[in-house]
Amino acid sequence: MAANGGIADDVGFLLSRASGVVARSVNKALAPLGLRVRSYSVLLFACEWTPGITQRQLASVMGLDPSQIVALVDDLEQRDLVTRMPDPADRRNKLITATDEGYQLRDEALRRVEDAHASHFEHLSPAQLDDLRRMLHQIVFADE
Amino acid sequence: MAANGGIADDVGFLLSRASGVVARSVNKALAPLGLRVRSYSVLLFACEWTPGITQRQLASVMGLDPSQIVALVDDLEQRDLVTRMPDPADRRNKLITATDEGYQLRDEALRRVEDAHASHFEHLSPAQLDDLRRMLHQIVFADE
DNA sequence: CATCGATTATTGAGAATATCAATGATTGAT
DNA sequence: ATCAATCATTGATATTCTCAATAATCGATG
Repeated sequence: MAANGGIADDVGFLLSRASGVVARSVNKALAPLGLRVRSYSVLLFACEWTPGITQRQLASVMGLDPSQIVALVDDLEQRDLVTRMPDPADRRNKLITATDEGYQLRDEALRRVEDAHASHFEHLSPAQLDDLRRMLHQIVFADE
Repeated sequence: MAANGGIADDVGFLLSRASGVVARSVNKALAPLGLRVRSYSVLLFACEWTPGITQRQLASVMGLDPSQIVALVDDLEQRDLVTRMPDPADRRNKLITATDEGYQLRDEALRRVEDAHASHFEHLSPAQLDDLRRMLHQIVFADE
């Protein structure tokens, strides 16, 4: 349990390790809904942004290549969970918006993800989780 | 900057996001050495464990499927950075051990990774990084 | 208005990673 | 001597990453 300064205590290594553990768990929790952690994230952004979020914004906030967003939105759109409409103000942009079914599926997905998270974060206090969030935020947006 | 409780402040999402940012940066830093973050980790474990680490142990500590370890060790072995020898005490196990060249490459890799990490972690104090390490450790080994 | 550079979504290709099932070699216990 | 378990390995399939190229659209400039 004691840190020994080796690779096993490297923050980068632990980040990758923790991320993998949680993502695997979340993927399992979402599998019955036909979602994975990525499509789940897209769905949630679509739910939260009104009147919609562009694919470019999705790529930026999720740290992915824009081409990956295409496939994720394709899937959600085919299942009528989101719509993809050209932005009237700038028709290069496609506005991704959640449908009613999208919002419904999100509710169920949120519950499942919350359960999955609980098993991993139960040993951390709310204050610790706040600190963790803040630090991760710093790492992601270190250059802003 | 303020947390709004949306997916962008989800700890799981931020973990994946931060892990991605750091891994991408480390991969770039290691590319000139012909290493990626995974092979780098294997090399370091091989350097740190004496008289060697088994592939099962590698799979367990790195959170990967054993079959992935095979490919990683294959690569390092072909470049004479590690050796793969049956454990005399139990010949099912293969002991992975770093060669002199392996140790040399590790030294250079450590420098590069340290530089890469610095740009991401510079806003965090040593105490904060300790806290972060501890919390990530809790998440990874929540069930032990 | 016509043109040009920049931006967006999209497609496609190739590498890397994840996940799972099956196999042969080896072990320890029966 | 046999049997179940463990290890490394191979192979198959799906997912993800990374990059380059393209068509549509925009804003600005002449």
